[in-house]
Amino acid sequence: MSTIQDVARQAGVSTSTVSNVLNGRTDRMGSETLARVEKAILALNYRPNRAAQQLKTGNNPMLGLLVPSIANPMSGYIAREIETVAQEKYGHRVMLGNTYRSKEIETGFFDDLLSHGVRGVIMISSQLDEQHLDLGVQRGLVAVSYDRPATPGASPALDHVTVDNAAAARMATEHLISRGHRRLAFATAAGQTMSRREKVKGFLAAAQAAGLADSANVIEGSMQAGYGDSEMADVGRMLAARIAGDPRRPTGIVAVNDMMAFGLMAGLRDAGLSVPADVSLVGIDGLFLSALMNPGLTTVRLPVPLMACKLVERVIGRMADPGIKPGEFIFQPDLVERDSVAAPPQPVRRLA
Amino acid sequence: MSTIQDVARQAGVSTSTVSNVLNGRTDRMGSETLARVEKAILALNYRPNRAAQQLKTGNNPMLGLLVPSIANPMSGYIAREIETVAQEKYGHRVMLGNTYRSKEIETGFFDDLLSHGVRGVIMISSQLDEQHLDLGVQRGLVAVSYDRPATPGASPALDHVTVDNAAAARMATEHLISRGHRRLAFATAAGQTMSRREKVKGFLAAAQAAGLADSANVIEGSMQAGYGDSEMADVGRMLAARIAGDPRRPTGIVAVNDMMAFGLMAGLRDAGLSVPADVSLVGIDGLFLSALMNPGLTTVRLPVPLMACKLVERVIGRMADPGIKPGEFIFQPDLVERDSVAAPPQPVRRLA
DNA sequence: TCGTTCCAGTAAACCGATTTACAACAACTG
DNA sequence: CAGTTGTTGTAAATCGGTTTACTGGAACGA
Repeated sequence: MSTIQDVARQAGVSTSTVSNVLNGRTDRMGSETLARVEKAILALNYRPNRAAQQLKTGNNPMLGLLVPSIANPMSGYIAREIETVAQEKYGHRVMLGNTYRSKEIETGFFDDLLSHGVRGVIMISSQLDEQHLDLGVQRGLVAVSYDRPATPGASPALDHVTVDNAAAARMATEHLISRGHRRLAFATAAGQTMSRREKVKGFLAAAQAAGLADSANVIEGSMQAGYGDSEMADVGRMLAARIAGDPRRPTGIVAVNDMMAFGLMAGLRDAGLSVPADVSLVGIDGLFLSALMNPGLTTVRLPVPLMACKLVERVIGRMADPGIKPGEFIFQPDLVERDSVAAPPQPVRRLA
Repeated sequence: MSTIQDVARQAGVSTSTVSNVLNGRTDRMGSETLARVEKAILALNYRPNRAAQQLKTGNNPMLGLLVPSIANPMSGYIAREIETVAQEKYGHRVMLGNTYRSKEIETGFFDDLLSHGVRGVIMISSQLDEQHLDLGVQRGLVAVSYDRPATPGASPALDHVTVDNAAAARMATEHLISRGHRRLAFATAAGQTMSRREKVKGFLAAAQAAGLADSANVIEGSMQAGYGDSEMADVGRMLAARIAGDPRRPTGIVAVNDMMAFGLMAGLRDAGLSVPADVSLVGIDGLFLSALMNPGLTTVRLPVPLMACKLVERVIGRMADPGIKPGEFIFQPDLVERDSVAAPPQPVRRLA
């Protein structure tokens, strides 16, 4: 690999001049000198050594990206969008880490980011507890968090980019209600995250608004120890068994996310129940996979590409200008209707 | 962030001594000095600056990871395993890039790896054509490729880690044959990759061995321009429509991978055909999602965790010892039976 | 006693960039 | 003509580590 010295020698100038060319200070030299330097750069196929640059300037065109598990289809989707805009729009590379929701792993990742001179990090669905993040922020990291609204009153040390989770759950619930469902459930997994909490609120609010508060339940499955990708789906499957056994079971279920819905569908099927004939189901996420399920899953779609853009824009923007204060950015989802919702099996009233 | 100088000052020694401690050359000092340095390191929470280290030593505990699209569930699965072993077992971080199967993007990624001082790269399902990789290798990259066997006779400049694709297809095909299927098809997408080519061979070989060469067809769908995650599934869906319209359609189909199988299932369903009653289906990959499909997909499972270990072991091993020659590592898959395979609708002969 | 080894540790060069302070020279200005 | 200004460029310090070559002194041997 050729160095700035090689270029300088080849062009017959000093390294300072080459550096000036590299950094756009072309006004400080004659046009003929500039041309010579540019020619030399091309001839040697020169690329600045990032380590040297970073050592001197203190930063690195790279972003950290922390996900619970990149094997999760939703993480993969977001990660793809993030990597693509970071690279294409801002010329930043991304360093990826699976956290398995472990605080230790997150902290270790922060350490490594810092020691690599990376100052921006995007965190997907992190813990409810943000304290260890503050540590990173104090040491100079610029952090942006996805899928958790800011804790009211707490440290506004990070940006929060999130979908309007309450609205998402509300839309799903209202959709079921509009199709005639009266016995509703919201299926979720134990382990409160901010986003789950918001979704529960939205579900309950929609049920209440329709006068269905008494027949709307939140059903919570417990996570196994250990982290599997099908974890969420497994919980759904287990929950489905429980639901199927209940004589007064709900006719319409909102799943906390699409993976949960997939598990629910499989479990309901195992129990001999049909979706949507016996129970209707709505997911939240809008994974491309939901279109491939049998039946196709009706789901509330999150504007992932938009959110990814915002995430990247915020980290990079705030790295460039520390004056910018962290903020909260909430996006609106929309409903994608497919075939997992129908009228309930015993309509409350049948007129015609 | 504290520097080695700070540590040296705090411990009352020179930076050389601190560096010696850092690099395990503890025999060059008194045990009491060692203790002082270690105490200082802890006290200051010191972490070496990777940029400085790398500038001097020329390498970086980081790996490049190139995938066609991280949103693809198979890529995500492999990527998760790779990141985890790279980090836990070897202390290496990973820099992720989506290639969208573009040669330009791959080349750009190589440039950036080099300028970041990263010398090892793992490539998932790259192009048939390896020429541009050689360029990277010539410039000092240690590359390991997944899912493409070495081109016979071509430059053995990279390692190849792959499943025995022919065997995988053969197992799937034999499974269908053992269930009584006589009219077989292999569903794939246009755009030859090495792995697809091998799978076709395996399919054909199994059919031939069973005397079914005449009724075994390879059905190929064309990819759209542009890269979508559901691309492969879309092709499957389209192919399913074509298959459903054929009066002499196959009763047993082997899909080139699970995503294709998912698309096929959806498409067959759209056409009013039932899996497995009307047509049986076997996938290849063993995605956790295949268990969630309706019906559960019978599929040939790839030993992803094992292969990920090998990929990482090879890159890091070869970076440490350039004497090691690139090799080829082939893993064996196994069949996971679920519910997408049954006896064909009109059995050729029925005795009982 | 002098010379040789060994031990414990250090000074300083170096990796490849960036950036500040300054120099050489031409062109104006009054 | 001396002084100022502007243009074009450079020398050298610096970022934070690693590593080579070396040193001061104790211990040892003859």
